[in-house]
Amino acid sequence: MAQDPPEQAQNTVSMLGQAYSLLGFQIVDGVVGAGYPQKPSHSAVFAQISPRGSRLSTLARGANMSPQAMGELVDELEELGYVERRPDPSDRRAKLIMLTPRGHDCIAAGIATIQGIETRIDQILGPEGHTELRRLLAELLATG
Amino acid sequence: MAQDPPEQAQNTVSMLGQAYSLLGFQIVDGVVGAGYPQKPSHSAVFAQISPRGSRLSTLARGANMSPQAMGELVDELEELGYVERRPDPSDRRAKLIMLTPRGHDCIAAGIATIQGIETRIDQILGPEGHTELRRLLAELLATG
DNA sequence: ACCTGATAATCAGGTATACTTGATCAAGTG
DNA sequence: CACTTGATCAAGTATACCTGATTATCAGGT
Repeated sequence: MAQDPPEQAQNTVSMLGQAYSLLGFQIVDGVVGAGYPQKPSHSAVFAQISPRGSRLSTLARGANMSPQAMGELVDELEELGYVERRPDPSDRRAKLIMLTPRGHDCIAAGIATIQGIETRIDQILGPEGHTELRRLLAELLATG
Repeated sequence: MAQDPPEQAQNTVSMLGQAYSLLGFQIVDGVVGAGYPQKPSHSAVFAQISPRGSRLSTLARGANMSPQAMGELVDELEELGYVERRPDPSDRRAKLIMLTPRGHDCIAAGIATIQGIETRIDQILGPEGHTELRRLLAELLATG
């Protein structure tokens, strides 16, 4: 039901999906290409980890998944050298997931990649077009 | 790397992704809710099946997947009563995958659902806003 | 007409991703 | 002291694919 021939060459939802998969891939590709291997699911950690460390259970709730699943993501990121588990001084049951220097570099690479893509969108649509696109998407997200 | 706090509340790619998942879900939900159970992957068949029947291998190439994988999708759709396999009169090795009446109804439900969503976008953004959104997305897809 | 090699479909089993639930155990809380 | 919480071990589920092997049929050359 994604893109049927009839009535409209492309429906809006399908265009949104294509645009997202086109650009979304470029983010992961860019970061991996910069020397920071990772999986898309890892963004659930990067997106919300606190600079001062986050508990596994907090990350899990924030990503709306089970602590076990989040634990697996953290295992992988630890293996990749992006985070480390440190004991939480305020609760001996808990551990704080903290970014390593390399983890910070990885996030920096992510931000740089995203900025590159934003710049590219600016070039394609013009700054006004890009602003307008963002305005329309924000309106859609706020209301929908 | 989806939505980091810094620099910009939301990057454009992440907004595209959110908008797509918000609306994309509504398509499948709408069709399933109308009494036509299906999986998202089934759209690979619906999107390209010919009214006069399509060969499995043709569908597989069109969806850029192995014939075996496409065969499984067709198995499921056959089980659901949306398609049937008929011998291809022009080649006794081949079979033509054809929509049943119920399959046509399912596609009609999909089109109706999509139109409903398009109408909703019209209401949220205004017809001009919606047109502008589509124009910007088309430009992005053509160039990116 | 006959053999050869390609093509169509399918059977069987495997892989990757992204989760889930259940159970266990240490440590905190009323 | 009962109950809850934080993390983790272990195993399972769902989705969406894949490769390999087999069989029937077709199309081309001899």
